[in-house]
Amino acid sequence: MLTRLFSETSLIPEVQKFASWPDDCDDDDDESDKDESSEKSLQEVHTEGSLSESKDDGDIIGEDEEEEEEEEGTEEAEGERPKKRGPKKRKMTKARMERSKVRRQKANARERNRMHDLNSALDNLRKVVPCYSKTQKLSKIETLRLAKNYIWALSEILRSGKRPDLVSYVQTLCKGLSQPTTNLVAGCLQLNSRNFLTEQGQEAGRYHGPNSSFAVHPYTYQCSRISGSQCQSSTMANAHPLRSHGYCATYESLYGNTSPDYNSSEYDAPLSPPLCINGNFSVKQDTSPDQDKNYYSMHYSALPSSRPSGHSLLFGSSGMRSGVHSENLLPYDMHVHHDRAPMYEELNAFFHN
DNA sequence: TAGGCCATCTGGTCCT
DNA sequence: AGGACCAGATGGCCTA
Repeated sequence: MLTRLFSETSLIPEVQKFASWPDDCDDDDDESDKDESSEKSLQEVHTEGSLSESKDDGDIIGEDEEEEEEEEGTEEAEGERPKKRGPKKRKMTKARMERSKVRRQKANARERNRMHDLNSALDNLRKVVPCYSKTQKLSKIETLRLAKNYIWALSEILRSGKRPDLVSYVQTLCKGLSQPTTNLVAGCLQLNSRNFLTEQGQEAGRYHGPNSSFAVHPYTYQCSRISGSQCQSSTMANAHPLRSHGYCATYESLYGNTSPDYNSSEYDAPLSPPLCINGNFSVKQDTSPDQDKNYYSMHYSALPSSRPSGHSLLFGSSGMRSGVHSENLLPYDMHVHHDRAPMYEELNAFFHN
């Protein structure tokens, strides 16, 4: 199917080209069955007496002789039915059915185009949300959920001016997502999903000691290689009493949200969209002197959920490690978009000033 | 095979 | 009147 093939290709120009395709461009390959189905539906509508009062019937003005003859022919067949009030029904003549069919086909083409535009927009959204992958596309609903979480997370970062810890960040992103998507996001962030999923579900209420992998201090981001097990932090400087309540409590301690239900109206409340920088976020770090220019950017990589998390969470003063092209470090087909690189620098420059 | 996801068709409603 | 938008229905494809 063309649409499916199209969605596999993630190039924006192609998307835009597709979005502006004329109505009949993609009709050729499947027009036959569509016509068949639509014609069938139309005939069903127009032959069943109870449904014959359709909009299509009422807006045809012109009549030709052929139709007049056909009307007379069909009048007898409907004579047994009880008369109804209102304007006299227009009989479905051959010409009217033809016009109705054409109108319906035009409407179908418009609807297809509309849905293609919608899907194009969704594809664009997939690209700016974390964990963009050409091969492992997020579903529509998951894309929207992830985008919502992403906006939320970035909003909170901007609002608080603090860096969240990695685990909380991932937790935020994964709120309400399905298990496969959660695994994917965790994989993208090189974080073992068990680190927070178990906290969320099975281990709520358990206190997590200083060596718990659950607590990832922001400073551990300085390491160039990170994984769920490797990045266990011995620092609990950011430990919060609410941590003892597990996953949700951690999120609350960071974001001050007391409602674990992120489908609630509170979570769905409108937020001012923050800066969107394509799966990367940079936050000013206002701690030690030698970190005065340290902002971190996260370069996500799309890993199949089954693939063990490995490496390549990169942090640097400019968002890019000097001398290292992030594209080379990104496994599979996950790449930082070139056209957004200036945006990172721009954003970092903004924080530097 | 059931369930999820998707594209498409379709009729209704609202708006211009 | 025609187009945009919407939601329900339907069937295909894919995966666990």
